[in-house]
Amino acid sequence: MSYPVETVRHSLAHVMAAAVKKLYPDVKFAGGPAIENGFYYDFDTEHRFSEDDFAQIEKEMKALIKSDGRFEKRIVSLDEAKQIFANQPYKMEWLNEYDANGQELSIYSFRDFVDLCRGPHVASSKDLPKDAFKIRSVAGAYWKGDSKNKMLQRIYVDAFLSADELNDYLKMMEEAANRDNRKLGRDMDLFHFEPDYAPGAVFWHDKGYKIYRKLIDYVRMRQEHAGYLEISTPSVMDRSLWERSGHWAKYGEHNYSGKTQDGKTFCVKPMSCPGGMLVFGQGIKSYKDLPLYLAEFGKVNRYEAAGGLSGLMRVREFTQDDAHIFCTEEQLETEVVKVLRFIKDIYSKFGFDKISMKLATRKNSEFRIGSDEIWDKAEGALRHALEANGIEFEIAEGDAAFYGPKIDNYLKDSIGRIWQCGTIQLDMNLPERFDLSYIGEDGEKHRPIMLHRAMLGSIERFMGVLLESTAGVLPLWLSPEPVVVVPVSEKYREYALRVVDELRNVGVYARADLRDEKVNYKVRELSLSKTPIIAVVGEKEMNDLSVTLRYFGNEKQDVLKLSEFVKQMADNIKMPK
RNA sequence: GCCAGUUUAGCUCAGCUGGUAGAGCAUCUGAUUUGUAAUCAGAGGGUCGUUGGUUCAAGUCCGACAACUGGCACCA
Repeated sequence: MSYPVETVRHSLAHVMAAAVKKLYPDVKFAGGPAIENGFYYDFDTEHRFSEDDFAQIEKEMKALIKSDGRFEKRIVSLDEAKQIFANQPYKMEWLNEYDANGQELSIYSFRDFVDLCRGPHVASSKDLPKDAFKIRSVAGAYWKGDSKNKMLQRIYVDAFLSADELNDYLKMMEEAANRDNRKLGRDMDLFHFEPDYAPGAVFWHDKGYKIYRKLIDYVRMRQEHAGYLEISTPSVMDRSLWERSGHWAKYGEHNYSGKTQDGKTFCVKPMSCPGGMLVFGQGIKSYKDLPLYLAEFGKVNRYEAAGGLSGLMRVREFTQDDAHIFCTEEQLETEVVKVLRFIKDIYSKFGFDKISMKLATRKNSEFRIGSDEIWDKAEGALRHALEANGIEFEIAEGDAAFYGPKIDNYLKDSIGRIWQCGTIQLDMNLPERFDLSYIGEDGEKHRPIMLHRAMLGSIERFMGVLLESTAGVLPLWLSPEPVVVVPVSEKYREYALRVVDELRNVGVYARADLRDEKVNYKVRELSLSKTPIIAVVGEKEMNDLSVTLRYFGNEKQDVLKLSEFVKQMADNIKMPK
């Protein structure tokens, strides 16, 4: 019979555990779930796993699969389970915390490996495909996901129902490497990093910076239409500001700060919010001013843990398309919905039609501020805004910020990792700390509700995701160099320059490739660097004032009158409304 | 920060069990004046991540540190 892929994956996890037990008898087992594209299992053993072990483990697994071992389920009592797993400290820890709650406790045995497990499993190992899995990697992982606990060794395995599916997947992953933002950054001459001088900080080259600016320009244009006011606040401010905001206590060690000659401590801003609060605090605000939208493209610096840095996706210096929305309690839900729709619309312009939303709810932490009652209300408001508008979302329990719940949206990179981009956060902390108020209809002072929001999130990360999703082939309006003009020989240089000039006159950034090389060579090179349009000009084009066009990814050639082409391009590079 | 791996020319990589470095592409120079994915020839270019150590001798062996890659933790 055939089983669902999750069942196969999870059964294979048991097979791997059995194989590892055979090879390293001292091993202690933690757990091994099925995941997207495969499964993993966490082990604790003196032996340090490395790639060199993979072949042997795989071989052992295949032998076990062939052996027709049965997966046998048994319902046991808690006491019985504790006897069985007496030598397995991780299973024991789990059992000691186990609250039966009316549920049955089941164990599965496969050969001499017994695991606490709800199942389900295949009946016999011969139901498992023996050539549709491959060990991917070994990595550290904390027991129970807590860095205070011991680090275990996690072996990741890619697993599918058939060898073809596995091979397709491996091939896809291999191709994904070509879309890696770091590789595209180099190949397309967009940016680079200087690990010796500024790990995790981007050096934008001309072309990369053009894209970066266009992203900002686009968001700026859109939010100005929507009534946002753009401000700019200082990059370096006294430490006392972040003490006041509460961020110093929680994130102090992740800040860049330093002492001045007169003994003061200044801090490079890790976030723009406190600055925004100070701007709101200027003058007296009326209820008629609300909702008030203060936006800032704020460059922020955070000393992120070295192990967390990753290309454009996770950097230490980045720009947020930040905004703070001040409103009344009654306006809150409407404002949340507006932002949700805004984000959805903006994302669609970049081709992201499916975005995953998560409602991040409170976690118990010493830093959390606000009573349960306030949290109930805040979480309820966000949830209602999502539900009432039919927006699909997941709950991310415990993912809230210390000052309030949030709705985050996530985009995937080329190998399927998800990254938080846009966010809407309800802040129950800052208005209080900065004693913000507005005068209500009743003539009394009231505390405004404050929402943080970022749409792209970080320009850096968003560009990383965008590059990977498009493989570097950006829509014309975002392309840093939409047209390169290639003269067939020296004789047509002047005409090539004229074409460039006419394009630039209408705001199309074009350049001529005047190098002493063959057309073949230039077409190859420009194609490799993902130039969207190559315009070749020679005798024919010069005589009838035309261009021969080659579009990226298409070998077909188009001939257009120069005037027509210029007009078309001027249209094509316009930002979407 | 933690676990594993990696670090050799601008890029991609080779250098076996130690005997002071190679290739292709790129770059530069010359020739060529080119019609849609690499024109030919020549030349230059590396204190082998940094730093200690072992050794007569270290790219190669050992240690520390840093960075990078994949995970974990973190992510205001």
